[in-house]
Amino acid sequence: MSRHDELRAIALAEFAMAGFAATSLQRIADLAGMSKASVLYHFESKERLLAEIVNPALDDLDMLIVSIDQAGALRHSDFVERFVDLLLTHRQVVPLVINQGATLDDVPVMHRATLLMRRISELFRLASGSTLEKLRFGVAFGGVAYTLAAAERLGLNGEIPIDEVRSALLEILHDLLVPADPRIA
Amino acid sequence: MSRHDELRAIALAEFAMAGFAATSLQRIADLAGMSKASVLYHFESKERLLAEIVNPALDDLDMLIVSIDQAGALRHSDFVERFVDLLLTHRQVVPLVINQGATLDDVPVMHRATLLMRRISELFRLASGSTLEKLRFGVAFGGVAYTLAAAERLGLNGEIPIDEVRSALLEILHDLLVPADPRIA
DNA sequence: CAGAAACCTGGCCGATCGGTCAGTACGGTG
DNA sequence: CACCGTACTGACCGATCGGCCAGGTTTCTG
Repeated sequence: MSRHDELRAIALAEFAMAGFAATSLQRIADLAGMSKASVLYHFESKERLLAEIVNPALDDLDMLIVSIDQAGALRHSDFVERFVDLLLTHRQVVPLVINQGATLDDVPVMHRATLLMRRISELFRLASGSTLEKLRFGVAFGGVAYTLAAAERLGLNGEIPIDEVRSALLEILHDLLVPADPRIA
Repeated sequence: MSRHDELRAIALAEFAMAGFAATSLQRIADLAGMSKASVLYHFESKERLLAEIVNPALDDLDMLIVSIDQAGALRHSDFVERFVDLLLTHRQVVPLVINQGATLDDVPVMHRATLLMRRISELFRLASGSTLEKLRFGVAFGGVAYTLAAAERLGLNGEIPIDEVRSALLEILHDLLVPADPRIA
């Protein structure tokens, strides 16, 4: 792994655990065994470092949204499955966006995250459904994302195999979303 | 409303929206139309200000847990109803704890929040249930809490009457938790 | 009225933040 | 050899942070 990637991995772990604002470049440098100036040599700014960490996950989310738009309609289970896989793939980035997206919305890359999440909600026409439907989707996707984010903090899983988590999440989402918008069959 | 309470309300709104670390005492002072030194006259420190904001909600949560412990067992719907009411009552505090609890766990009042959340999860024996059960509870409670926290940010509700939100959340939680631990009937 | 108590302020402190810059070490490459 | 791009560093910068303090003002109270 290149020094560049190593720094990114260290920063991701720290950002996810302690938060972006609370993680100083000095701390990242210490963990990597180099000087703060060296970190800023690899990444021109702290925001840029955050962007390089978060953007790959957002790119995948963007692709998922685009593919749904192009299809016009999508089978419900297909979307749920792909969404869960996306969350699991970018497991470490999820807490970052979930827990600190609101706080860091003035940072471009986090604003992008907010916009993408809004598009996800619009995709399901949350704005036009009944209150019950809106909240059903909110609880479902928010709950899955937040559970992944808070998992190790509350000791909810940790040692559970990914496959098991995946199938359980799929079942839960299926239960929650079955009586949903019929446009997405 | 006393000047003291006014400051608390201003700080709560800012902490919830922008985050604790990102909200400076200077900004709170500006919004209240006074000097930073005056804010520190009313609250001896920034952490103390946070504690006075969060503790009332944690006190209520503590009381809920104690009453369940004393009862030995609790009807499922009773707990769910009381929990939802608690979240709705302290609606503004929820995003603070949810989004920034992990980041600020070294702050005593936030650590208290973490411990209480852990006790909630233990109450439902999340550690001994199946993976599916664990995640079901995680998604349910995390989802409800997070949905309230993210509500206005993503424009999911905002103008929906509280009563409607309340009944919808109760229905969703009921659906999710019905096939749950039989010890809490 | 006098004095205590509550309230508020500007100025200052040390610490830390993200970021800049000149300069050093070094492995290729002609 | 000279030259160059990459990697890295210590010293420094301005800004901002939470917090402290001496002292001024306002308000309550005997």
